[in-house]
Amino acid sequence: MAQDRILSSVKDVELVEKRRNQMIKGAIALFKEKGFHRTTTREIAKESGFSIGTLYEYIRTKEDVLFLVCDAIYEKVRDRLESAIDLENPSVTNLEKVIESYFYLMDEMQEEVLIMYQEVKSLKKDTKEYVLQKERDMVGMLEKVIVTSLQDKITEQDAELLANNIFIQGQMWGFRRWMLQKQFTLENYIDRQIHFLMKALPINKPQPDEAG
Amino acid sequence: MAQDRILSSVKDVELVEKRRNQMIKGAIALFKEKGFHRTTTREIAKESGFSIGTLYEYIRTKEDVLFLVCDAIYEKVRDRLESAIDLENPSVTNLEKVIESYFYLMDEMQEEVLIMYQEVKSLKKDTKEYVLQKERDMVGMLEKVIVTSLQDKITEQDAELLANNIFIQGQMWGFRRWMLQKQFTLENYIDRQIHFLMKALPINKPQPDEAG
Amino acid sequence: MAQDRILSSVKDVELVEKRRNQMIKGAIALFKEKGFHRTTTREIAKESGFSIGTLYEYIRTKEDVLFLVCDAIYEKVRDRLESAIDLENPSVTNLEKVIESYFYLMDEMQEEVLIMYQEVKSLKKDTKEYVLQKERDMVGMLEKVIVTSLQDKITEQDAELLANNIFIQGQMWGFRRWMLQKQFTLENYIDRQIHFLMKALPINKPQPDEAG
Amino acid sequence: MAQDRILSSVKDVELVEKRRNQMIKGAIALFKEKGFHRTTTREIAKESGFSIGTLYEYIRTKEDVLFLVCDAIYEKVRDRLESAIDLENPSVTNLEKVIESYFYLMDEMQEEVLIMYQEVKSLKKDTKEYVLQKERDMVGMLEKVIVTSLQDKITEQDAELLANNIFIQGQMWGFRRWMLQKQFTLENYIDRQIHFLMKALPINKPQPDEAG
DNA sequence: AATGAATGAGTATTCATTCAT
DNA sequence: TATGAATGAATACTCATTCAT
Repeated sequence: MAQDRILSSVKDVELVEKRRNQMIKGAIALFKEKGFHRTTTREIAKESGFSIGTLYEYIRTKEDVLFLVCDAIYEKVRDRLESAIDLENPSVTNLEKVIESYFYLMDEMQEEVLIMYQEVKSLKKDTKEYVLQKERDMVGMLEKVIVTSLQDKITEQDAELLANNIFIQGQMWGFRRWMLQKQFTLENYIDRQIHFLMKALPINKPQPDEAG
Repeated sequence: MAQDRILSSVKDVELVEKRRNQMIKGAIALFKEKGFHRTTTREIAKESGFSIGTLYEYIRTKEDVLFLVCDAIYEKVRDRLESAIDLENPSVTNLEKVIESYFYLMDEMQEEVLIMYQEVKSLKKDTKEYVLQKERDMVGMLEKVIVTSLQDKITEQDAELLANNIFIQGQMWGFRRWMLQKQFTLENYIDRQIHFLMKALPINKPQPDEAG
Repeated sequence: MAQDRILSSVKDVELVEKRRNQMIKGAIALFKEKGFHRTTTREIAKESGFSIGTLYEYIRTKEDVLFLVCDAIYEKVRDRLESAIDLENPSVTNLEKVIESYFYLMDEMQEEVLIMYQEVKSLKKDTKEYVLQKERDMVGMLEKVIVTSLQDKITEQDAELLANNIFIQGQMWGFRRWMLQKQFTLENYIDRQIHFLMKALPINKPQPDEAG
Repeated sequence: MAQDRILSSVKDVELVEKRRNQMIKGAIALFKEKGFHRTTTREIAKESGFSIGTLYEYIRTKEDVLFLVCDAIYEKVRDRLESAIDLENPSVTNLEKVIESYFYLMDEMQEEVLIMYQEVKSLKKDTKEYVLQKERDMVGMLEKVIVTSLQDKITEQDAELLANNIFIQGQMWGFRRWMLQKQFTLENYIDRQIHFLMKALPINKPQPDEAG
């Protein structure tokens, strides 16, 4: 469990989880607004509904809060990916569904993704490594879907590259919204990205939607 | 001129430019290491080779330094793109060259790009808008190359999407280096990204490098 | 309550009052010596017996300290005036007693009065207006004593003028001490000022002390 | 000459005087607006029409500027008093004229007087002593007019007290303007102050204006 | 477990003054 | 004489963290 990396002086594990969830919720709201550095621990405590003293019963440093937030965001992404992936029946159709599902999630989580992009570097080395590993895991999930869907007609390396492309194209919808969301609706954006991806893939089926 | 947005109490324009270049250089070195927030103005002054008082003769706030840094980075990117683009003879080959050239630059400027990704949000609204406009301009340059190279066989919207994809794929090489640079050499990365891009484009020429 | 104008992050009101009294005492000692501008917040904190961080738990800006000091001074003056005024039995004798009492206080508070004279202008408009109103109130008290003592044989305007004269003659004892206190003892000063004032007033009783 | 107390590296005495007059004019304008402490030497230089370097050719410290300003103010007051006093024919009428003349000047110089009241304490000990001596001199002038006008029917001490009273009543018109200038016109104020003063003096002539 | 008062290291910014040109 | 770039000590205010209750 990720949260075990953060020490708490409170013993009651259920309480710890409850309080930390309050904290994550409060912190995300604040980080969205002002970023990690400009948010104070007092504000986090207040937004979470308890005192600054209580906050420090459940974490040890401000950075711990950031870690909890990042971790929570990744959990959410992983859950979504997991529920979209059909391991039993891999197919290009399922791949498309997974991508679509991921893009929809990225739309919902635009702000959170922005936080991660901008603040992960504030984590200390080993915590950061933990978080990056999570990202690797998730790219790995996508990669696996690609490989299995295409029945191994693609190298691992290419699959990894495409998985990374998909991954950041999803995030890009959020962090480049000032550029994209004036020209595209979400559906439109998803449609075109999948369109181009499919053209890039070694698939034999006809592509009737050439024109867009 | 971008630098005119920042007020200086020193009147000698050449001196201002010289000192600010020292500042930009010093600041980038520090921001790479510790990020904008964790770098102090005193450190910037010292690294730039002058006193804290002198620093403030050339800028007004710490944020001004960040703006100068961002602006300098964009200028460099713009210059590179401009010199790679052959406006007279647009062709798919030139498009490939532009992309390759851009990717090489992104490799050289990995750290700077990282700074921009993480710190632009620290700029005040006004200045941020200015910086984002620069990014729009550059995506616009790429977009134009795409459209002219393909002799208008692509919609503007699609061209914009692809330009954005290329743009962030270049940046991704830097900000996801922990993931990509273990599996890819730079040449390798460029080759495969261009490969997939070309497959996605509406080009009639044969694609003999299908296998990679 | 005047102190409510100053925000504190500490909630315990008794503690706030206690700490602020420490602060006022410390600040007056320092302001006497070096004036408001030359006194640093750190010095105030130290003189008050707590850390700079604690100081800022009880105020928000350095100017708040000045306001607290001014307010405390006025409160003291008001209390003295109030206890000297005999509202039930107004008389010229009571008027003399009030003036004498006020002059004695001004002697005790020479330094504080000096502070006020020199620093009130450093207050922000809003706060300054509040402080000036207090001064108006006090002059109003004196004015009322004059009017009632003289059984309305004086215009309101004249009463106001005389009240102002008395007011600053009291303060003058302190802020012109370098000129007055070589020639006058306090008793002497009070005696002569009251003497001249009485001659100016429309009183029918004989004035046997013409010569001084 | 007072200005000789301030060292200048410029030898040309006329130039020194010219520049210092520029300085005094500029400084007064600024001190009126923001007080001595909040005015920077750079602002003084600019307002005076020369560079910061030049400013320091004519003075040695910022405090020197304050001294020059104070001195200039006193000179003006002295000139006015001198021209109003009729040493040959002292009379109560001349005394009244002198007072009136002084009050009018105080009205003109409200801001300057305020500066002096609030900033003299910022002067270093010996400069301050010099300035205070000037004030003593001027009170002495008033005192002398009183004594001679009344043909010695008043003690020196009483005369000094009354001179001081007159002196600060003049200043009061300016520094308590927020209180007085709503209720009094200048003429009205002068009239009533002189009225009360005359009642206090040992004069045998009838006082027909008893009612005001 | 919860609270919140206390702490003090840390930081951006200002400004009087100097001095080479 | 005039200039203005350079300096760095000084200072108001913040905020993560602790710890007694």
